[in-house]
Amino acid sequence: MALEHLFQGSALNAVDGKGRVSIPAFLRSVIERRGDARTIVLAKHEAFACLSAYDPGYAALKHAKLERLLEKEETSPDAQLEYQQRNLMAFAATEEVPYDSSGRILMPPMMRRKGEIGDLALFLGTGETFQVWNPELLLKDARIPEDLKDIARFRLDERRAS
Amino acid sequence: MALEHLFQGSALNAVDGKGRVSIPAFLRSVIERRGDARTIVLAKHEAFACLSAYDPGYAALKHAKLERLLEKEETSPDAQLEYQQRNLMAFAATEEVPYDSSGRILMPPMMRRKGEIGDLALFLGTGETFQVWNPELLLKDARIPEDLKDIARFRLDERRAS
DNA sequence: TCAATACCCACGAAAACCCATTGTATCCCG
DNA sequence: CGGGATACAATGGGTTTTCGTGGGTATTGA
Repeated sequence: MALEHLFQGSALNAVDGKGRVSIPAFLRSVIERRGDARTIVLAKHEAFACLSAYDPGYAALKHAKLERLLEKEETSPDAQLEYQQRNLMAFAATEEVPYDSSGRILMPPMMRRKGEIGDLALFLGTGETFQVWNPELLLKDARIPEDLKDIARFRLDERRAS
Repeated sequence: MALEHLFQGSALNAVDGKGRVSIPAFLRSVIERRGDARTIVLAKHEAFACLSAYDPGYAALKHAKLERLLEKEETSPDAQLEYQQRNLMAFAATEEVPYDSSGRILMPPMMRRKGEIGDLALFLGTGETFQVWNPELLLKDARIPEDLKDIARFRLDERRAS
């Protein structure tokens, strides 16, 4: 699975009173090159205190992969259960949200809480997927490289200036 | 078999005094994209204490899959028996119910008992199919990932708040 | 006739949609 | 090379539509 179009770059956008956020245009363009959906899938990131996001096609790909794995292992009860659990996490624990003509989504309240997103959302491209952070949480996370934190600080300053 | 449209997301809806439940709009849209039926098929889930649901087209697909499996294993009496059993479960032990113009089904009493559904129904997308749970039973099930239980709790809180 | 189901309408909250403004980067032409 | 025009991005606010839900009425079938 080598995806042609990769997510990259960073941006810091505001979450307004209604819970709306603009998805950065450079991320949207990747989504639309990968397929014709104007939709993103949101999930809690499995390791970091942030959200993971990708296009619907990527979710389908992930699903197909799981299916093939199951058909190989098959009848083992353990394998069956793990398949069920993964499927639940991959689909029930995610939300698909469309963005409108101006590129905004309505951040679902559940995801907003899972990601502890306040009134600022930091978008980070990570190749196959991208991440959405509360910038303050990123700065606090010891596992995040200092260079990346510098970028977050820069984006914050940039915003304060205007 | 790679289905194009997958069920995903979660929602907690009320079962009213008449036994009616709204199928969440985001699940209905998948059903209607997969075919033109405004109908769902309900079955007892084979592993969990919940119901499994899907569109009528998927039932046909499942049948074809069983057939192919039988042809591979062929004349083994064990395989024959298992085929018969699975076929029975796939068709006799299911109920097909249409939803009305406002997206509600009348939950069949038998299924309601099989799934131990009370006055709240938790819908969970799982890709090819979706599940319908009594939220309390999900919270009690040790095999369900904790992250997913968090989602169930969130949906319950959300409802209490309003 | 009676009970269960299908059909109809009605409401409040939430979400999707539309339009308008601002700032910024880009382009084009003098 | 500079400066005005242009296009697009992000954001604010108002309006319309949809969704989940409750309740009433007709219809059907035993």
